Amino acid sequence: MTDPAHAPRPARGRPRKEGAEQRILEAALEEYAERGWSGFTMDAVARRAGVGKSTVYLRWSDKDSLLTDAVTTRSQDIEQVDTGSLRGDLERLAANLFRYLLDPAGWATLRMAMEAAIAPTPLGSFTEVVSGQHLGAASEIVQSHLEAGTLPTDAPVRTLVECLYGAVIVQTLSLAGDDRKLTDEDIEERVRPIVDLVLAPLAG
Amino acid sequence: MTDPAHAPRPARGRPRKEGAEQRILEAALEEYAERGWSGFTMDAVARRAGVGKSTVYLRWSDKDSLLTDAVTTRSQDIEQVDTGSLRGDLERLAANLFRYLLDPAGWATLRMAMEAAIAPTPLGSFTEVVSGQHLGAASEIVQSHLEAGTLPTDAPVRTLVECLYGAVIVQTLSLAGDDRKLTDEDIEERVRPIVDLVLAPLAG
Amino acid sequence: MTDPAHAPRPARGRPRKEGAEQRILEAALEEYAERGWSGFTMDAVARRAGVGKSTVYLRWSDKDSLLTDAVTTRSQDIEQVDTGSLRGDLERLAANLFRYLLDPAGWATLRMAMEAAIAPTPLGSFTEVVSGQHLGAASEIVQSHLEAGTLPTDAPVRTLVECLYGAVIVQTLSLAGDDRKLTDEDIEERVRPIVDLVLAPLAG
Amino acid sequence: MTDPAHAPRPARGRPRKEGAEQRILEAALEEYAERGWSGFTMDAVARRAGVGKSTVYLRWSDKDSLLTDAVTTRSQDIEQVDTGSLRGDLERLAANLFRYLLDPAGWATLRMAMEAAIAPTPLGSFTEVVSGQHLGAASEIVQSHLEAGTLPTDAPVRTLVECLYGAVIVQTLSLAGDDRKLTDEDIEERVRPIVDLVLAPLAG
DNA sequence: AATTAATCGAGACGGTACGTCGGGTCTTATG
DNA sequence: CATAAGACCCGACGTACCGTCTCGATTAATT
Repeated sequence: MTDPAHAPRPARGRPRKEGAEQRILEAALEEYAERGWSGFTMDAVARRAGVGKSTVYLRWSDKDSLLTDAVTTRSQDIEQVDTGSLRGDLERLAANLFRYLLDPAGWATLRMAMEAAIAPTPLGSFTEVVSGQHLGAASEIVQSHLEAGTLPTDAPVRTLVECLYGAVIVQTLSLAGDDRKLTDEDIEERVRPIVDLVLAPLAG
Repeated sequence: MTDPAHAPRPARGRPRKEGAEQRILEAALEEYAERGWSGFTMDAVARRAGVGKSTVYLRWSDKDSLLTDAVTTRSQDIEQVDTGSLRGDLERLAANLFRYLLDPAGWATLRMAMEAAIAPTPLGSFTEVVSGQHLGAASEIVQSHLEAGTLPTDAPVRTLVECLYGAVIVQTLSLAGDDRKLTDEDIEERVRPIVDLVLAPLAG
Repeated sequence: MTDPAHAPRPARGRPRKEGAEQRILEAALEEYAERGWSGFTMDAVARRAGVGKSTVYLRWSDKDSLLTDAVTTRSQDIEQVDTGSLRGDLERLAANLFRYLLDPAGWATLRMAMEAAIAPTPLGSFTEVVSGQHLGAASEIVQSHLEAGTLPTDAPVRTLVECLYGAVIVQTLSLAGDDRKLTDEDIEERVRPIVDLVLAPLAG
Repeated sequence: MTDPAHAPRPARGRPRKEGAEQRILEAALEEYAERGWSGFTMDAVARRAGVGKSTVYLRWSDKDSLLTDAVTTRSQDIEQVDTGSLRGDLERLAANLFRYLLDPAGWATLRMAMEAAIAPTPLGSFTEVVSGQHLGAASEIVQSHLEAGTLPTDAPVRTLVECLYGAVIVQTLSLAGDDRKLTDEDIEERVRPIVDLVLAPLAG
C-alpha cells in the first residue's frame, strides 16, 4: 500500500466517491493483464474505471504507484497453514505460492520485485515486501516446527525455503500462456517432488 | 536473437555498416543499465551508438525487440563445467547462474522472460530461451553424471535443478542495490548450502 | 479559416488557453518569414509560441492547415475605400493590393491560392477566398460607381478589375529581395499608369 | 536549365544512360502534378523513372533544381506570333499564356517564380526567367508594332503587357480543378475582352 | 439558507518519446 | 567511369501518454 490515505478523513467538502478506489485498482489490473507493462496507460485505466484522471492522481502519485498497489492489494494474504505435519504445511505453502504466481496479479508482483532489485525507481522496498512477506511467513512456519522438535535444530531453514519457493518460481516461469491454467491436482502433483527433495535431508 | 537477419546478404547496395549492430547493442545495454526500463529511449541509444535512428530501426522493429536482443546477446554462454565431481559441477553451475543474475544484463533477461510468460507480446519464445538454455544445460550435466553411475537412476534430476536454480534466483531477488556486488567468495559461500541441500537425498 | 472551431464551446473540461491561437499564428508567420517554406517546422512554431506541440495539433490538423490559416488571418481586410472619384478609388485599391502583396504574409496567401488551384490538397476553397475576397471587394466598389452614373452601363467591370489587379501582381512578381521595399510614393507612381490604362476606354 | 551538363562528354567509362534525363524530368513532372509540392519526393521520382537516386543527384544537385528544370523545360517556347495586326498578335499572345498557365507545368513555373520572389533559396533568378522570357517576348512584339508606326510612340507598352498578362493570370487563378479544362474557343472568348480593354486607349 | 471546501468528470496544457519518412551523401558490386 | 541499389545520418512529421492544470458541477459539513 503505497499512496492512498487510509486515515479517517476529517470529512470536509465532497466525500470521496465510494468504491472508486476499488474500481480503479481492478481496471488497472485488467489493463495490465491485457496490454502488459508497456501498454499500460493511465488514460486507459481511468477510462475503464469510468473515472476522471484527476480522481486517479488524487489517490496515486504516479503510474508506478498505482500499478504496484493494484498488484499487491490483490495478493491474497498468505493464509496461515497448519496441517499438523511439516510435510503437509510445506506442500500447502508451495501450492499457495504456485497459485499466487499463476494469477496475473501475483506474477506481476514478482516481476515488480525483480524490477525493483536494480532500478533506481521509487518502487522502493518492493522487494522486501515480497521476500519478506512470503519467505518470512514460510520461514516462521518451518521454524515453529523446528521449535516443536519436529526438526533437527541445525536444519538449514532458510535454504530449505529458498529451494522450495525457488523451484516453484522456476516451474511457473516455464509455463506460458494457456499452460498457466492448472487445476489444484496439477499443482499438487508438481509440488510433491519438490517437497520430497527438500525434506530428504531430514528423512534419514 | 529476434530481428536482425544474419543470413549472408546478397550484397546489393551499400553494405551495412560494420560493427553498428554491436555498438547499438552495447549502447542499449548501457542505457538500460543507467536509466532503467522507463528511462530507456531509442533516441538516446542511437545517439550513444553514434548512429542514426533509422539505422537502429532498420535492424530492430521496435524498442522491445532491441532491448530483448541487447540483453540476450550479452548472456555469456553457460560455460561447460566439468570439475569431475557432481558436487563440484553443481557448485560451479550455481555460481555461474549467480554471477549471471547479478549482472544487469542477465537479470534483465530473467525479467523479460517473466514478462513474456503472460504478455501477448512479440517477445515470443523468450521464456524458452531462458528456461531451455539454462535449465537444459544444467540438466544435461547432471544427467551425464547420472549415466556415469554417480547418481541413482531414479534421481529427480529435473526437480534438483529447479531447486538449485530457484534458490539462486530467490537469493538474487533479495539483494538490492549495492548488495548485489558480491565477490566470488561470497557467492561460493551462498551457493554451498544450497548444493548441500539438493544433494542430501543422494548422500545417504 | 480552415480548422479551428470558432463556435462557442460547450465548456467541458479545461478551457482552451486564451490567446494561444493568436500566438501560434503569429509564431507561424514569423517562422515562415524567416525560414521560408522548406524551413518551416511545427516544432519551431510551437517553441516560439511557447506552447506544446499538442496544443498546436489540437487546433490545426497539419502543417499546411496552420500555414494557410496563419497567412490568411493576417490578410488585412481590404479597407473600404471611398475617395469620391472612381480614379481615386482605383488607385487606392491597387495601392492596397500592392502593399498587401509586398508583405510576406500577403504574398504567401497568393502563392497558396495558386497552389490550391490544382493540388488535391485540403486547402480547399483557398482560391475562392482570395479571388472572392479581393476581386469581389474591388468589383463592388466599381459597381457602385457604375450605379451612381459615373460609369457607362456597359463597362466591362470584371475585366477592368482583372487588368488592374493582374498588373499589380505581375509588377510584384518582378520585384525580388530588397526591391520589394517600396515607399508609398513608389507604389503610387507604379500604380498610376495602370489606372490610366484601364480607365482609358471611359476617358473618351 | 540549371544543372545538367549538356557539354559533349569525353565519354570515358560507362556511358550515361540514354534518355534517363528525359525520363526523370517526366517522372518529376508527373509526381508533382499528382501529389503537389509537399508530396513531391526524390525517392518517388527516381522510382517512377526506374532509376537510382544517385542517377538523379548526378544530374541535379537537389530537389529544387530538379523541379525547376522539370517545370521549365516543358515550357513550350513562346512561339513567334505574327498575325499582321496588333490586335491579332495580342490575342494570340494572351491565348498562348492562357494555355501555358492551364498546363500544370506552366502553372508550376509561375508558382515557382512567385516562391523565388522572396525566398532565400537557390532558385535564384527564377523570377527573371519567367518575367523576362514571357513579358520580354510580348514586349518585343508590341514594340515592333510601335516601330512599324502602328502605335503612337508614347504608348505605355510595358503597362499594356502587364495588364494583358496579369488579367490572364487572375483568370487562371480563379479556375480550379476541372474548370481548368478549357477549349480553344473558351480561351479566345475569355481573352477578347481583355485585349479590347488594353487596346482602348489606342482606339481613339 | 448561505458559505466553504473537497471532490468529481472532462479534457486542454507543456513535454517528451515514439516509429516513420524524406533529403542528400556514401559505398558497394556490376556494367 | 556511370549506374542501381540501398544503407547511412539527420531531423521533422504527426501521434500518444505523462503528470499537471483548470474548468463547471456536485456534495457535505460549517456557518
